[in-house]
Amino acid sequence: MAISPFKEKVLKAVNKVPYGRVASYGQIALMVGVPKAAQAVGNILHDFGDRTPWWRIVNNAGRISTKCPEHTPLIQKQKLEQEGLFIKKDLTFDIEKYRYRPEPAELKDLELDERYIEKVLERYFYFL
DNA sequence: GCTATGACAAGGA
DNA sequence: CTCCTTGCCATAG
Repeated sequence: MAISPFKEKVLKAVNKVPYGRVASYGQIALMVGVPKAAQAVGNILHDFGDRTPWWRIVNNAGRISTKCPEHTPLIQKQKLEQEGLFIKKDLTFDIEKYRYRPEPAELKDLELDERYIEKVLERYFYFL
C-alpha cells in the first residue's frame, strides 16, 4: 500500500499524542493542515493501526466510536483505562479532561504554515 | 475524471 | 438523549 504525504503526516501527528491523553479525529486533521479531513483520518488509522497508538484517537463527542473488528471498542477502552482514563460503560468519557493540547513546537514539526499554527492554537487549543 | 465509501463533525428535529 | 442530514476529505475501483 502506497504511503502518501498525507498519510505520513497523519501517522506522525497521531504519534505525538502522549500516554494518557487523547485527541479527536478532527483534531488530528487540524494538526496535519486539513481541518475537515476527520473522516479520512479514521480510515488511515484503520489501515495503519499497527504503527500508531490508535486507541488514543476518539470521537470528538467524547466517545469511542470504532467498529473495526480488528481494533474493537472493548480493546480501545481497556487500552485507555490502562493509561489511567476513566471510561463509562457506554464508552463515553470526559474528553476535555484528557485532551492532548499540542505545544507550538510540536506543530511546527508537522510542516505547517506559521499563521495557520497561530490560528489553530488560539481557536482550538488555547482559547480558554 | 467520477462515484461510492468510511473508526468523522456539527447542527437540527 | 438519539436519529438524521449535510458537509468534507482522501482513497479505491
